[in-house]
Amino acid sequence: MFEREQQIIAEKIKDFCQENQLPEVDFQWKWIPFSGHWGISTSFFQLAALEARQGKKINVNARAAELAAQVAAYLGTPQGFEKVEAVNGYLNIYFLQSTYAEQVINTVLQERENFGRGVRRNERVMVEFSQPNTHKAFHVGHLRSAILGDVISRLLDFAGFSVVRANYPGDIGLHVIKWLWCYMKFHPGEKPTQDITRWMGDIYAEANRRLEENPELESEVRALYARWDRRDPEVVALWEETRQWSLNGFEEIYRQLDIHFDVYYFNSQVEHPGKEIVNELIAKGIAVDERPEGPVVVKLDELLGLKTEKYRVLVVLRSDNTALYATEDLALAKKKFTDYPDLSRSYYVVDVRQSLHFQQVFKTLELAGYEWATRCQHIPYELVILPGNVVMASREGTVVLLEDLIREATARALAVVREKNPDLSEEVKQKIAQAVGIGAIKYPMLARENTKVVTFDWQSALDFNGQAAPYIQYAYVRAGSILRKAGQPVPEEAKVCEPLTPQEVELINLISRLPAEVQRSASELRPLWIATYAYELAKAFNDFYTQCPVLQAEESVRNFRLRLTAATRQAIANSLTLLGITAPQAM
RNA sequence: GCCCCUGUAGCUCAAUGGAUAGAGCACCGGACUUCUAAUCCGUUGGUUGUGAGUUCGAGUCUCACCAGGGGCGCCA
Repeated sequence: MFEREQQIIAEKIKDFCQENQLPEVDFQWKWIPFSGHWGISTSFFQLAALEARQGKKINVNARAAELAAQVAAYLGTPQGFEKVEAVNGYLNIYFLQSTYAEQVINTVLQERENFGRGVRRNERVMVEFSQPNTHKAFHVGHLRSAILGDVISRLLDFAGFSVVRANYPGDIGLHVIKWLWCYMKFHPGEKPTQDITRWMGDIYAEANRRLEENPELESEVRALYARWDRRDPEVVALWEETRQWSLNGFEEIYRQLDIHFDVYYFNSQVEHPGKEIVNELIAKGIAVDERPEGPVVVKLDELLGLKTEKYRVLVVLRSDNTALYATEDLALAKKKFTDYPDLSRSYYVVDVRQSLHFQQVFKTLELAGYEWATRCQHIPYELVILPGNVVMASREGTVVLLEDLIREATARALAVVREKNPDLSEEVKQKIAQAVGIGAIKYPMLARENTKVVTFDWQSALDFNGQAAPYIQYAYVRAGSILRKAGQPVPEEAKVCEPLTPQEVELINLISRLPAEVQRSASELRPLWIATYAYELAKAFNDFYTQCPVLQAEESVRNFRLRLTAATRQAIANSLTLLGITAPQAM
């Protein structure tokens, strides 16, 4: 929020440097990193080091301290600031609280749910995430892509981009044929009634079990695959019907998670276009056709003249002419840019194990002359695994079903709500439990580096204490509670009661940082920073809550604190929205 | 063999190349007649895997090594 003020100071420092024939450096600005201090800060070590490198015999630390002191004297007390101080080579410039506290609160209360939103850019980006396989279970391992992709989309949107959210379900392949085989043979005519996704997953697990017990049945599966390849109407009809069951189940899950998509691309949809691209690659001399003895391959390192292995070889079509993931990804990338030619970026939120795969696909498309290929970007994330380094696999049954986790988390939240708020209606209690339970599931996936493994265990997944979503939601509820009990609307204006308490200063400081945190988090595609920020904001409010009475305070203080409380509540709400976590009205 | 990721408190994780490496959990001890205790306060806990280098300054950058995980021509 203070870019302009910062720039004015930076200009003055630049003047100082010119007047004193000092070399030019790019000053880095930070918040004063001490709790309860509110202002911006920079240091003079770089400048001093530059002087030293130019031949002056100086001690860098001492010179930095000297420069900081000189600049502090040069600046005096600039308008809008309370004081300027030089400490150990750092320059700390404190905001004038009376001016800026009210400005921050005003801005938040005026902009409301748009506080923190970046200026609209004329740029469209696509985020592909949550690529679930139909005819399989939806387990906790699938959750990370869905949650991460959703929040990255929210961040990019809030930062000012137009975002197209794309889903890419795996609706065909061996797993689907196995499922259809098992269904036709052992469950003909059955229809799922409830728990669709679990039922679908059970049949898939059953198929694998039966095939493992009786490997001779594999020939039946192969025969069915051949029928699918011929587009046998009976098989196609059954595939379409059963696929829809899965998709209906996924919709229910997405609804619970508050995740939505703008466009669906299906695996089956890009199978044939993929083969066409392969033909094109062969014609262009990029792909080598080794059929029928071998597959169609793109020898990337050879084409690029690389001496060391980097992109290796990408197989783009099997020797029996059937499509691979790579085949389809080539076509999918193209389809995205055909449908949305103005995409400035096409993101893929897919697990880290496919890093090489995506590098290969994007490089192949680049070599094929598609200029947009360089705008494709893989956003890798690490897996959610089980204790003991066990990867969740629906085939082996080593999974925690998402619906079980949601049910358990929601039930625990409900038990607490019933105890604390017995008077609320059952419907409201259920809603709160849902918000708290889902939030508790989402937060740990967001509050860590994308590239770090999440080890799922029930105990920590259901721990609602400490740095967790319920903590942030609770701060929101407390703020709302104060405002409700005030028995008056939030005052239109209130004079800042100086001096502010350290808790008030810290709170206002944090609120003012939301816009910058949004930009930082979005540009680095790191939900972690917003997740951490939301927690710090809630913590600052809880500190304020215990230290600074609002309703009991004398009128002028009360009015100011009511406005501060309202602004905090809004900032927390906006942060939670970015995290895809619902802010309940009571807890 | 080549490449990628990770290594920070007992555990799970933070930390724009910058000031005193911070949170949560767990443990121990406190605070509800008060705006909701899903909260707050306090105590304990560190050779940032090891060794060098770059830098005024390294948990952060570079190199080597160690440990764990992952990827590498017809799996998805």
